Amino acid sequence: MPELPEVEVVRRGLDAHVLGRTIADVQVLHPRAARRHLAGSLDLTARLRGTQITGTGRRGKYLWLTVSSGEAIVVHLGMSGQMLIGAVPNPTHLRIATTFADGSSMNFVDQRTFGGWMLADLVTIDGSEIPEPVAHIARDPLDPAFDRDGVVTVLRRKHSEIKRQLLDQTVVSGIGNIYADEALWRAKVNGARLSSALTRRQLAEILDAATEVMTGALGQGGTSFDSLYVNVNGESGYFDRSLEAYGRVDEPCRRCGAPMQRDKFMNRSSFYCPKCQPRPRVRRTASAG
DNA sequence: CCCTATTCCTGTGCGC
DNA sequence: TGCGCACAGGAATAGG
Repeated sequence: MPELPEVEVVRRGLDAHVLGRTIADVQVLHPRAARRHLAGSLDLTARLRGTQITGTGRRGKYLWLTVSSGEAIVVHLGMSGQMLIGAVPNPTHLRIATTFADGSSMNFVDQRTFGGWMLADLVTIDGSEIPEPVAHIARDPLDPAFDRDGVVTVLRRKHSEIKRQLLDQTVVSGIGNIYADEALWRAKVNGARLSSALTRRQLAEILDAATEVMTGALGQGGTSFDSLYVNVNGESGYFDRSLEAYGRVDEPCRRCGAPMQRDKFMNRSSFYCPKCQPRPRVRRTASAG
């Protein structure tokens, strides 16, 4: 659920609150929170104790804290992860607890346990230093080196539905179900259309719309569709008031007034205007031709 | 290689 | 009142 804007809000909060602090103790309270750290929870915590937080970074929905050992704590929030500074009001879903030498704390809370931490080396890819487990993730639209036209070229070759491609983090990162629907609504394209059947101009419009809507959401402190995604102080953003498509089934399209529709797609919901974003006319079948 | 379906997880809300 | 189930969905992985 947290997508690029929400993750960036969290990264900024961490940058403001934990830089320079030294980890006195860290405990993994649920094994799933460290499952991507293949050497195990005890290896993760042992290597972190005594290190100092030296910086923060983000690509797409991954964020990381660089530490004085030269490695990075890579954090993915998954569906419901929170990075909270200070005391945790309800420790039911507290998964990783960190105490700094000055007595302050940083806690990873995650109800659905899709998120987690790992400790990894940094590598240089295409001129950018990023953690090795994030190396396969494409640049996101807020990256200064994001190559929009290059992504358009990739999308022109994809014989797959455009929404599926927008959600593929190796094509363009940071976009999840909410902002994919918002970008497609703004560009007036149905997500079930084939990426390869769209023009370069249409694909560029979709990417530009995604960039605009995520920039707007970041300015509002992120979207909070429910109370699960919050900043480092446990507060929600306000962008949900600006959503034009996501969650608006049966409500009037804000452009043409037609009732918005919901389709099941990829095990999730897609919200769109049937008039502004008509479905592709012909349903393709595997045996056609 | 390219593409798609499955899997992991838990709290909430709704119908019966 | 309580039970069962659909739903929320990011991303790795298995499979076609």
